[in-house]
Amino acid sequence: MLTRSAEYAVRALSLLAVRQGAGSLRAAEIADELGLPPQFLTKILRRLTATGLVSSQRGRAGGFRLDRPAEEIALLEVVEPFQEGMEGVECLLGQRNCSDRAACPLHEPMEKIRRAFHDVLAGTTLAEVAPRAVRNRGPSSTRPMHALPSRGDR
Amino acid sequence: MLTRSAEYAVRALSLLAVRQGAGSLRAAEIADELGLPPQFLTKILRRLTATGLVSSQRGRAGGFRLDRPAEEIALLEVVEPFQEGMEGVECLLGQRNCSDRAACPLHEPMEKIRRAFHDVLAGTTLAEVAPRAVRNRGPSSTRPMHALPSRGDR
DNA sequence: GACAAATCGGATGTCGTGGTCCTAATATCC
DNA sequence: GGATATTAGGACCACGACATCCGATTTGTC
Repeated sequence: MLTRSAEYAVRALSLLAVRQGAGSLRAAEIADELGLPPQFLTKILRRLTATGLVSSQRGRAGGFRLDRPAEEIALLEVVEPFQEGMEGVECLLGQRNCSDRAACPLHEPMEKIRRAFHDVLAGTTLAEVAPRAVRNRGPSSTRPMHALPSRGDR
Repeated sequence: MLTRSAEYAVRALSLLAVRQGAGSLRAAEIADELGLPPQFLTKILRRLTATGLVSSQRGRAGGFRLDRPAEEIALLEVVEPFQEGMEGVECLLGQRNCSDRAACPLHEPMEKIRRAFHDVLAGTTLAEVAPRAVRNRGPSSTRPMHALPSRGDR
């Protein structure tokens, strides 16, 4: 339902939100903590700096931090840059003139679903999600076994 | 939301449903009528014969026809072979232990959306959709410009 | 100034979906 | 039986998502 990049973005920014007090976080740090591919995550973070959600600092003590408080960041903003084409879903039946006077039987329920999806993302802030998105590395700080590579996850 | 193959499948079987009285339809005929790429549509129809939704006949007077009345075919069946991985959407936040005692704030609304999507497809039959899915070639029979090849070279 | 650590950013590789092309198998019509 | 029309099915190409690699650039520390 979401692209993987979008999911990574939500999780990374959640970590930024939780650790906000500690200044900025390095990409490698975030990737390690969440078990994500570091190089790929770096690219995602760069795209998020381009959209203005986070700002970055280069060099020795560099890293990423949220540009706004997490309470003011909707998940939709986080997800949007990686979810191109989600909004432009045409009618299931391929109509051009579907939404006008004669909507297909699927049109209304599908539209409702799309709108529900949109509203959930628009109505949930990063602050609401962040605590849960971060504290799932197991009860203690010992590394659990759910981050093993085994990349073949269909 | 649906793969393109799934959408083509729905439209093609809708045409089969509407024209059911006329025996079987050739793939090229369906593709021409709906403005779909004929070779690709043929592949889709073959997959649908493999799942048992339609049966095919080879040779001179060959073609495809529905194996069951359209009233008994749920859209979910049509869409399923092309929608692999739709059901297995994990938690947005990457949890493994999310659905147990501690669901993330996104979990419930996302689950609801997924279920709504599923229920719409499972609760709508081909017969309900078919008439609309077919009669959308525009007011006249003039070919719109959405089928230009331009794929061209080499 | 030299070094190290970090982001920036392009090149490349892999995989699944969408799509085309060509040959084989099969059925009908003459 | 042969020409023809159709499905069957593999090989191939294009493109975007996912991911890695490597060099360039910036910045702090010695």
